[in-house]
Amino acid sequence: MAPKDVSKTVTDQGRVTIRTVAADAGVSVAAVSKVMRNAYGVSDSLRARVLASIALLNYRPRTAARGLRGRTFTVGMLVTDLQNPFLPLIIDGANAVLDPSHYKSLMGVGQANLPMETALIESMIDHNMDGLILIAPRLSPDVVAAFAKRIPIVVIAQHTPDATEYDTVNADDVLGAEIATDALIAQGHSDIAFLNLSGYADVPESVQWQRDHGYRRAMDRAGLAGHKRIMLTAHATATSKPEIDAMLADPDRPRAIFCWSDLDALHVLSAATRLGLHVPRDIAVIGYDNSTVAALPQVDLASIDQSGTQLGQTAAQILLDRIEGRSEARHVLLAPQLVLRGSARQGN
Amino acid sequence: MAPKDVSKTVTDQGRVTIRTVAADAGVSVAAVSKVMRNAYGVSDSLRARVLASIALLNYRPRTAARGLRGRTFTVGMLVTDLQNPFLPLIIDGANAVLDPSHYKSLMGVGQANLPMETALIESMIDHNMDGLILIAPRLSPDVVAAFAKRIPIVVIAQHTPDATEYDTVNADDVLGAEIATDALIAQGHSDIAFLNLSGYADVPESVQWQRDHGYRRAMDRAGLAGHKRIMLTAHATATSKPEIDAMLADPDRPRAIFCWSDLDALHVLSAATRLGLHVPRDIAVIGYDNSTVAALPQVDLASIDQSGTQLGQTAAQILLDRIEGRSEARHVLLAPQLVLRGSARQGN
DNA sequence: CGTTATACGTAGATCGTTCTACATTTTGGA
DNA sequence: TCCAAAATGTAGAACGATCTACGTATAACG
Repeated sequence: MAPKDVSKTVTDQGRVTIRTVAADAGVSVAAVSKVMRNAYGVSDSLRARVLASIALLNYRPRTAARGLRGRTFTVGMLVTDLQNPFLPLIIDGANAVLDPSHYKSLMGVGQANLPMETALIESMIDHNMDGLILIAPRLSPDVVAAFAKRIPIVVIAQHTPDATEYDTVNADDVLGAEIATDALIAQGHSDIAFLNLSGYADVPESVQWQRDHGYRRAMDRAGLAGHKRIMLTAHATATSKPEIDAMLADPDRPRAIFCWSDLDALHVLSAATRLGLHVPRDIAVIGYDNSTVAALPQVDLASIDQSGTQLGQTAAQILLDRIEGRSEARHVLLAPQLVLRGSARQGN
Repeated sequence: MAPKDVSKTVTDQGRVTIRTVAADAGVSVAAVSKVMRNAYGVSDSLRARVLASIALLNYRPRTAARGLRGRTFTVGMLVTDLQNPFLPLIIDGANAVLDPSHYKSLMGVGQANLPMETALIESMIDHNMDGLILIAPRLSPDVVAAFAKRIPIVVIAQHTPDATEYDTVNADDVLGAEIATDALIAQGHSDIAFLNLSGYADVPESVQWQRDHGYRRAMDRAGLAGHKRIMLTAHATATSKPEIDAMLADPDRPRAIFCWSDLDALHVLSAATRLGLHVPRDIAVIGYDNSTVAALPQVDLASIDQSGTQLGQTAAQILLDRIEGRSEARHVLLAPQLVLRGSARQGN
């Protein structure tokens, strides 16, 4: 009523709050809040007046305060490791969906470290985020389920098709491994090894288990059950991997290798070069993720493409749905595809 | 006083708040808050009692509520682009410092997009974060300075040694370019081109300008002023770069190229392979960032190493200092180093 | 023993929103 | 013309912490 009494509504920092706007527009604080949330009970004239003040004062609601009662319009993404060039694709995909809706995303890096993952998720909950996308978490499904009771969660790269508390989005890793192995078989190989990532290969929900399963299935089906050979390697780092050199130096080495990731495959290619082995004549190689390096002519690495972008997009979409109220779980499986290149093409 | 009246202190969600703890410990809310912040005026017995309740109830303060008055113990990192393998190093470095102190970091991806960068910074401010690390922002220095009045900021990869409102941490890009150019000169080259990133080359605070300057300086000093040749290329993507092919196909092509990034250098190497040019005999190449691909035997790319990890660590340390109260600006410059490899070593 | 610091705790305002409950107008039939 | 229903707007209580003031107990000192 009292026309524009802005005194006492400006904080010491001079920051514009909902009070400043209300005073400027000559309406109540509640009215401004309603306009912001476009809630019921706002006339066109009121809305116009409030929006004008908002624009004039350049008002933005404080997320922190907002979160205390309502939503923050922020989703958290937990990512294990940024060194892996595959993960950024997922992130960009998710952001592409989140951005047009008025959601923002903030990411935490878990460093493939369990306590840190837990701490980050808790931190995100404490920040009052509206939902979480967990990318390749180390966390066990029951821990995730426990968190999911407190905040909507979508998990990428964890195969728990029966989870009821949260959603999952995955590339079909069994299929991916089968495609890769089949491709090597089709090139005439029988001594095909699988270089898997160490750890968690015994839990069926892990990607490692799924790929292992796919590899075995393809080998068995081709009557190569006796030729199965599985090696484990640690998380890819910049340093070289002596176990790979050792494997290739062995005269009884495999003639084809299906690798956990392109990074690992690069290590194999390097070792081969060092040992004077020709790829693919002496040893054929297929990687995973179809990262950009794989496409370089010098590298020319065959690989399995699991569309990271699409994984991210789907996850974000599903998360938004869940935030909007869906409660029954959804589990999406996307089909990966082979990108055949010189490293696995016989006759190169 | 009244022993443990927990009724009415448990919220509907059953969430443990500071009130629950206070009731359980039989003390005031203020007392619990003091213990949390380890503020002055807490006896050992009180602290013990409160800590016991905190542990028992598994209490964690809500960051959102906390931020309304005090700190959130969260710093935001704005990163342009995750596809660039150099940036994760910075991030990991920063986290390595942030983690031992009880700060958490949350990142936003700006997509090399100015409005998005602005929106993210505002979002981080609205989240009441305690400080910001901006990694290679597109934002102009005066916009950054304006933001810095509202929140402590450290910028990486923007050369503004005279900025008073915020701190900067940089690798010495002039020096880096000089080292690279000198190395090519030392290998006997005179026709040395510089493949720079397009955009912002005219503003001295940009990394592009600094490297350009270093290149020119080295060429001039060696009496090769007349041989300077500068090409611009767009931001590195997965797709090929026809302008690079065109440059190499030209019979008047340069005999050595100093590239903006390893990614660009890889494109040069690819183009050379396609055109049947031998590296380094027909064309020598030096990249920038010393990414892990550069070290692969198949690639063997000489590069300038700017320790990303150290950049991140320093930035985080400086930010924490500033959050603790320092107000005079600091500007750190780290020295990059040459990693010579086959792509630039004559006689290979 | 009295006085004055100092240590310890607490009440209650505050941060900036959301959101329920309610008061007041306006609308639309009958 | 009247009255119920719908539309519009407001007051004020949350939300969950921090933090200033202040009261009381304890210690120190002469």
